[in-house]
Amino acid sequence: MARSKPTLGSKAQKNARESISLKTLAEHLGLSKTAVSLVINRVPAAKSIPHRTQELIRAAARELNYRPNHLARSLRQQRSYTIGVLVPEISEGYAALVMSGIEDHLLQEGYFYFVVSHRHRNELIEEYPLLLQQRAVEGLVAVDTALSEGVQVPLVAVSGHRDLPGVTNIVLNHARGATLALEHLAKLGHRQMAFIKGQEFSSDTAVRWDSVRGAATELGIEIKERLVGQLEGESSSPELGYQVARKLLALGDPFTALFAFNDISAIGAIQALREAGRRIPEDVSVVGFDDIQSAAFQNPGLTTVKQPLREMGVLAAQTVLERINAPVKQPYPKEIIVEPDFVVRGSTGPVPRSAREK
Amino acid sequence: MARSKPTLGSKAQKNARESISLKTLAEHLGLSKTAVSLVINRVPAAKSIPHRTQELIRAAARELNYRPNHLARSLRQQRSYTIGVLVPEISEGYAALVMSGIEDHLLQEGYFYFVVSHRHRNELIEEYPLLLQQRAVEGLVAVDTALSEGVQVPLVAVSGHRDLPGVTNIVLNHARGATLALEHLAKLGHRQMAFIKGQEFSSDTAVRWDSVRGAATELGIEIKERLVGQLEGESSSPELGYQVARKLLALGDPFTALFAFNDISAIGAIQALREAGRRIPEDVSVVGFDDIQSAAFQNPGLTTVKQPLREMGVLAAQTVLERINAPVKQPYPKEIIVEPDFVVRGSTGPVPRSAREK
DNA sequence: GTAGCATGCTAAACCGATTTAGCCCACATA
DNA sequence: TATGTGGGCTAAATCGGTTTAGCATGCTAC
Repeated sequence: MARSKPTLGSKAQKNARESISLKTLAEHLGLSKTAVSLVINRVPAAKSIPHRTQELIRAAARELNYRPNHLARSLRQQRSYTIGVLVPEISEGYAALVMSGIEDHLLQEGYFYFVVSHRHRNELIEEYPLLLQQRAVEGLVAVDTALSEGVQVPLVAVSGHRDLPGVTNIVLNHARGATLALEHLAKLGHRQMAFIKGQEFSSDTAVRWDSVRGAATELGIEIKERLVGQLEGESSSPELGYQVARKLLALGDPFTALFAFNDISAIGAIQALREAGRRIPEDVSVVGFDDIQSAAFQNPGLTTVKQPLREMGVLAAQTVLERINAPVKQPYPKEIIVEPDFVVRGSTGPVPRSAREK
Repeated sequence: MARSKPTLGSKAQKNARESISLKTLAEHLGLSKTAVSLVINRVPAAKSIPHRTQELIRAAARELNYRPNHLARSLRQQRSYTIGVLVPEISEGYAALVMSGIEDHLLQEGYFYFVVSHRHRNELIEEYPLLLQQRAVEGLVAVDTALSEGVQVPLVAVSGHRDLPGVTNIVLNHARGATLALEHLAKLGHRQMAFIKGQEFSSDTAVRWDSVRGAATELGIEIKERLVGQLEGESSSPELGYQVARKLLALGDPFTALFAFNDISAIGAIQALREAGRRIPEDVSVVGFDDIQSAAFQNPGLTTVKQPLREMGVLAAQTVLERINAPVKQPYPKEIIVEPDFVVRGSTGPVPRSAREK
């Protein structure tokens, strides 16, 4: 009565690792593709299929190692469970941290994602979103990348600042970040501060600089034009910060603190300062921005405005999925603001005695 | 006679950004899907279609912004132009550098890729390759990840050491790396050396340690068991190296040099050494491994064995594509060896006078 | 005058799933 | 006895492309 478990032919067993199609599986079972598909996907319509049959189907699927072809399924369902992620560069601390947050949430929710890095080349920034949409991504996440045009799918921009239709921007509260940094330096007695602005192309540059000026005014700190440098060049190496710091030093105007656009440039600037004989933090206090991994590895540790980069990645992933899965075209958030933290490490200290009397 | 360029209805124009199907395009042109497809893909069979028609087709495709659905194409052609990349973690220096090399080459060749990170969790290491194959990847690249089973598609393992069917391993010449490091230290006069081995799960741990022992023997350097520590724990933070260095210091056995498993742990170890009052490099010389970005950002810069990580990524991508596109089942390389470099920075120096007489 | 061939296409199958519509049978009900 | 009604399925359409096979037509060669 109880038929023994059907043993598969040696061929089937040997090829168990190979992919088998729904059709083959259905034929093997003597059932229709429909029936098998219904059961495998546990759709409500399968309720009219008796338990016994369902079990047979599932057992055979397991045994033959059936795995539905995702392409075919996506094509039919018009759902790919795939997201596109656009970053300037992978190997850099900032994007890597955001990505790890994105990945965490997406994979957990059963989505996969394509990554493309454009290295700030405009034609790629234009082309990749199109290529990704051709590949049927259901949404896009752009990290530190100013997309020029609206796209057909939900788009979440981490550190995006443009108000475009269809875009949700995830932005740091830069005003708060600037205030935290300047307050910290002011409390330590610093008045003569130098600054490094970001590259023109970085989407945070303008906002952050406005925030710094706002905070400076608020705190009664004067910003001298001659003590303001700007990063130049595509790369994301400390070399850029090094160059800017050298220029600032060459001008000869005194300063006891330096607030850099990001950690990478702060690290480069420290190198330049040291070469010029300035000790950190005894002669010059340095504050970075981002809190990338190597900020903590520095010696002394880098005091910095911490962006919750991983969390911003998670938030971006959550938001894009919410928008994708919203029942109808609902209103979506245009902007989500996250709060910075301030991490005090060894690169900042009290203003040196020599500069104190001023 | 020369009909003016057909103006598209305002609706078509307005929706130009929306995706349009081959069928729609063909109907718009009054031609068959076949004809349009042949021309768009510039297949040889299109030679029987006159130039005039071809131009009409291409013009319409451009105008209506036709972009073939990649899913449909992949399904029919049984080619997805997609690779799966398996890494332990994205935000870590090692994997990020390799990935940037992989990406560079893949995108250049018109392939996209999925990234998944498994964080050393075994069930994910098992499951992800299957999920990726369900998504029809044509090949896999595994970075610092020991895959247990053969897969159905070409697999290239960066820093893989197991000899599995279907796998190409890309490995560093570890013997050379170890020799470079130990020779450097020996020339500086160091004899009492401490070592930090990698975690058990890291695929490089065993090979590298064997190489270190081999090189030590060759150079007549004695390795004391009590001066050998091992990283423990999943994370990739310097904290792990810090802990190991503390243990080594606690044992009290003197050493003037430390060779760490990687840069991250070297950075942590330096922190511990400094806290114990040892200056780098005056009291202890430290050598890392990998040459991740932050190695150069350290102060002093970290002397290290440089793995050509980016190049290894490019090589992995090249190899996997070559294997995919090989005309028939050809023999494929089982192993590709790359050479390390040695980068001398400030973390190493001559053995201290006090230890020299020994 | 017609076989043969090139030209310029098209119809239909196919990739591998999901999904809609509906068939057949047994049983209950009027 | 005719009429639902639910159970247990299946056939066929569909997603959007590519690819195979082949159909007219007109011209050339014999």
